[in-house]
Formats: sequence, C-alpha cells, structure tokens
Amino acid sequence: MSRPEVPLPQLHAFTVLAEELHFGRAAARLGIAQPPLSQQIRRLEEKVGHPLFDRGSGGVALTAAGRELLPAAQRALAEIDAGLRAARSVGGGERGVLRIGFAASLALTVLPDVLRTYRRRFPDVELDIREMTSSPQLDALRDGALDIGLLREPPHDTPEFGFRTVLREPFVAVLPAGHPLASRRAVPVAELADEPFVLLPRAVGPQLHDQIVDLCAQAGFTPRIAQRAVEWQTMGALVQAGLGVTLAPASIRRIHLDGVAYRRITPGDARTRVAVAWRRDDHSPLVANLLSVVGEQV
Amino acid sequence: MSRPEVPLPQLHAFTVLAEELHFGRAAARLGIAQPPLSQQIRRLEEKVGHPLFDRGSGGVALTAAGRELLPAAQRALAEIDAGLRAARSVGGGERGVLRIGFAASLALTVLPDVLRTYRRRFPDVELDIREMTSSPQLDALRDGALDIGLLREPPHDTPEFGFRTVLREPFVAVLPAGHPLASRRAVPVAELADEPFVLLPRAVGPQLHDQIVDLCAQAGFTPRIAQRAVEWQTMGALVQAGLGVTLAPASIRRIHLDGVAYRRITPGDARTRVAVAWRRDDHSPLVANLLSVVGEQV
DNA sequence: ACGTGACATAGTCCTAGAGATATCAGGTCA
DNA sequence: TGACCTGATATCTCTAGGACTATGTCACGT
Repeated sequence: MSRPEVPLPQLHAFTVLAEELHFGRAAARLGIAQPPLSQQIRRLEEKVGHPLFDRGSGGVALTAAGRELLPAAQRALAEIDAGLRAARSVGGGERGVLRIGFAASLALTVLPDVLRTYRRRFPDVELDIREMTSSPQLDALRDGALDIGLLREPPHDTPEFGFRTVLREPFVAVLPAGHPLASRRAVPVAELADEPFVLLPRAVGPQLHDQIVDLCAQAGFTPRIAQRAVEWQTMGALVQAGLGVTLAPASIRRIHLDGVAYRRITPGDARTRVAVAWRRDDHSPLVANLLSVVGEQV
Repeated sequence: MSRPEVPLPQLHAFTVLAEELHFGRAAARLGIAQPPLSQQIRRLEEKVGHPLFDRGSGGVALTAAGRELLPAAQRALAEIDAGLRAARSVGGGERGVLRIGFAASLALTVLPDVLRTYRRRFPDVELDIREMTSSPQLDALRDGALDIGLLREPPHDTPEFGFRTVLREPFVAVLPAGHPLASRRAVPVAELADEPFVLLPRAVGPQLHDQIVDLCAQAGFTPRIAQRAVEWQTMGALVQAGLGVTLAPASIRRIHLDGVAYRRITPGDARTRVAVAWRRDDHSPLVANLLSVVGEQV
C-alpha cells in the first residue's frame, strides 16, 4: 500500500455529488458553496486522470470510471467511520473484554455488587470472570492473563500493583441456632476456645485464614479445627449440622440458612479488607472505568 | 456519512507503524523523518480521543483501540487504492464492456480483422458483438444500446454520428466455376444482363442492394432476381448450384468454395464503403480506443 | 557513570487544500 | 429574445497538515 493519492474530502464530495447528481444540491448538502465543489471534483478528476462525471446538457451523470470509483469510495468512507467509532468505544472503555479474578469468599457479596453497577454503566463490555485464590490472581495480573483482581488482605509491598479497598468488614461468629452462645447479642471470642472449628484450608486464602487464627490467639487460644471447607455455603451447612463453629467476614450473613446464627464478636475491632487489584502499568480504560465504578460505590 | 474526520496520510502512517511497531523503521518506510511521524500519530490519537499505541519500555504496542482501528484503516486504504486503479483502467479504456453491432456482410472480413487487433491491445475489454443491419444499428447507437456500429454505405446527413471509413472495396462477379464467363480474367457487367441473379433481400441492406442494382442499371439492364439469400455462404452455395450469379463486395473472396469463381468486373471503379459508426457525443475511452485501433489499421 | 537507542517536544517553514465572492458561458423555456 | 438555471473560471484568503532540524527525556546496558 503506497502513500495516499487523494484526500478524503474529495472522495466525500464525490460520493455526495454521485448521489445528488446536481452540483448545487450536493454543495448545499456538504455545507459549502458550489464553486469549491466544482474545484474538488475537478481536482479529483485530475488525480484519477479521467472524468468522473458527464456534464452534458440534461444534467450530471456518472461516467464509467465514476461508476467504478463510487462503491470503493463509499466503502472506504464507511470503513473509516466505523473504525473510528469502534476505536473510540473501545478506547473509552465502552466496549471490550474485561477479565476479572475473584476470591471465592466474595462470590456472594462484593462481586455481585460491583458487577451489577459496572454492567449497568457499561453494558457492552464482555466480562470474563474466574474464581481464583489470591496469589494466582496476582500472578495472572502480572503476566497479563487477568485485568482485575478481587481479593482479601492485599499485600502492601508490591509497587507493581495498585489496590483499592472495596470493603472493610468486621468478623462474626457463625453458630448453630441451638447453641447456647446464640442467645447472646455479641459473642466474646474467648468463649469459643473449647468449640470445634470449621475453617477454610489455609492454601485457599492464607491471609484470611491466618487472620482468623490470630483472632483466636489474641483471645488466648488456638482453635481446634474439626473440619475444613472451601465454600461458604458448605461451611454454613457444617455449622448447621453441629460439626463446629467458625469466625467469618460479616458479609457471610447474606447466606441465609435456617438453623445458623450470626453474631457480633467482642472485641469487635478486627477488620478484613477486600480490595480490587490491578497492574499499575495497565492504562486500559476498562480497568480505569471499573476502578471508578468501585470508587463511586464505596 | 458525515464529513471525513481524519486525513488519509495519518491513517497510512498509522497502519505502517502498526506493522513495524517501531517509529524509526516506520518513518524510514514512509520516507520521512521520525519526529513528523510521531506528530502524525499524536494528531490521529487526538482525533480518535484515545491512545492507539502503548509506548512503554520494551517497545511500541497497539492498544485495544488501535487494534480496533487497524483493520478498518487497512481496508479503507485498500479500497481507495483498488477503486482508483479500477477507475483509471476503465477511464483509460483498458477495461469495460464495448457493444459492437456489425452488418452480416462483414462477419468474415472486416470484423475479425478489427476485433483481433483491438483484443490484442485491450485484452480486458469485454466485447458484446451483435449482428444487426444498418438502420437498426443507427437506432441502437442513438438510444445507447450500442457503442460502435460496423456497416456499409453510411448515410452522410447525420451530424449525430461519426463515421470512419474502414475499407473501400470494389465489386466482383460471383459465378459458377463452369460458367463461360468464368474463363475470363474480368467480366463486363453488361454480359450478366441475361443471367438469373442471387441477391440479398433489400431490407437487409438497402444501400448495398441498391448499389448492386445500380451497377446493373449503369450497364444497361435490370437484374432478374431468381433467388434471395441473407448470408453470403448461402449465396455462394446457390451460385455453386447454378441457380444464378451475383455481384458482391470483393471481400467475399475470403469464402473459398469449390465450384465458385470470383472475377473482377468492368467497369471496375465502383466501390462499396465500410465504416465504423459512433455517437458523436459519446466520449467513452472504449470507443475512442477502438477508433484509434481502426485508424492504425487502415 | 556514561553512552546509546528510542521516542517526544519545540520551533519553523512551505504548500496544498478548502473555502469565499464575483463573474462568465451555455443551455432551456416561456 | 431574454430570463433563468446550471455549472465553470478567475482570484483571493486562510488554515491545517506535513515536513524539517535541533534538542530533551527516559530506560537500558556496559
């Protein structure tokens, strides 16, 4: 493809004149006077090397050469138009694919909230959502397999990534409804010392796991872990069945289960932090938009 | 389709840079220095409203918006390129459709000569060739159903049409080989006075028909027409079968038939004129080219 | 620390394109 | 024949685009 020979405005003028077949009307449609239009056409004809219109008495008509050029010119103009529109919509983050990783513990709380808001603002963005634990999320972000991570307790010594806190939530005690402690408004953590615990496997979320264990340690005991479960629903079911109790982020309340009680704990100052993560050198508008949506929401 | 927003050179620079992914090399390919290329890209990005390239360390890469725009820009440039080429080839008469009408009597002589030469020079022109008698040819030319006519004895009071003589040929006598006159080198027309004649129907070619009858009249007789035939081959066969003689344009000699003799006539000064005809206000390059080919050939 | 490669920025120049107004020329039709 | 429509010409102005050279900045490798 060599350098362009003809300016686009001339091709545009050409197509309009080809439609109108009348210099005056075509010029009006182009918003210019008639003489400049005559010039544009003449220039174009000079560059093509042949007349494109027959200006005989009885009006203006396309020549064979003009009929040959017209569809090409129309397609080219349409291509550019569509291409610019597409580039703008993608560039503005209105369209595209956004790959989001999320920690399992957010599946029922933060994730749907964020997605709902984002989809309402950017309905044409395709969302590719994958459940992943924290460190694989960061790995995937690093090598570009992921655009956004949604995780708990982000590390803070990583200038490579940006983090924005979405939620800081306290912990609650999860008890069988019939448990004696369930009659209290708030449960002192120390009182759970002798209870069997249901907990997530450490590998699934080391930060959260350690935070819960720490809570117990601060209350003066090491939890006896009777059962492990990955999903919060499963964990709820285990508690319901009386296999143990647990401490969990407060958003677990959204899982309503008969026979399971959620109670504040004392001390109640511990918080688990949920954040979105992104690669700092990723300036994709999709990411920026998601972050701004998150920002509004918080 | 509204007025063009971006100049083509910018799109061209964009596609080249997208291929090279290196400002220096792309500029070299474009035959310009690097700074102007940077400017072009910057201007384009401003008009699009979003960056098209990521200039991070580690080289230049297309952004999502750039990836969106690239194929459209390439297609548009290719369209224009192809469109211009097509228009030029059609405009130069290198390509297109040329509709030619011809009189039956030229089917074996002038027509193939003209067509052969023309096809060699303009192999991409599609030829639409139809046998037509003279006046329908002129009618068809008039209302644009035909581009070129090839006929005998064109009328001369028609400023509407142009005519160019292709051939002026004498008449010959067509005789059975065994006929006494066939032993002569030249046949006086007057000697044919008592012979039965084979002639074309007047409606098929009034000018030629009348010219032959006139030849006889000048020799002092009115031909007795024993048989009519439209095609020259048929006429030859009739002569061969001894049903009569005839006078015909000399190019009929090209039809070699055993048992048929062609002889000069005396007086030998009568000529029949073959001409190409075209509409004077038709400036099609196809027509012009055909005329110039005919001009060279004569 | 220093050179080098790669791209951006600044400042300047030139030209082609696009626009306007005023006027001319060739039809058509009343 | 003269008014009118249509397109072409002539002339002028202005601007944006495209080009250059020189210089700056930043990251990277020795």
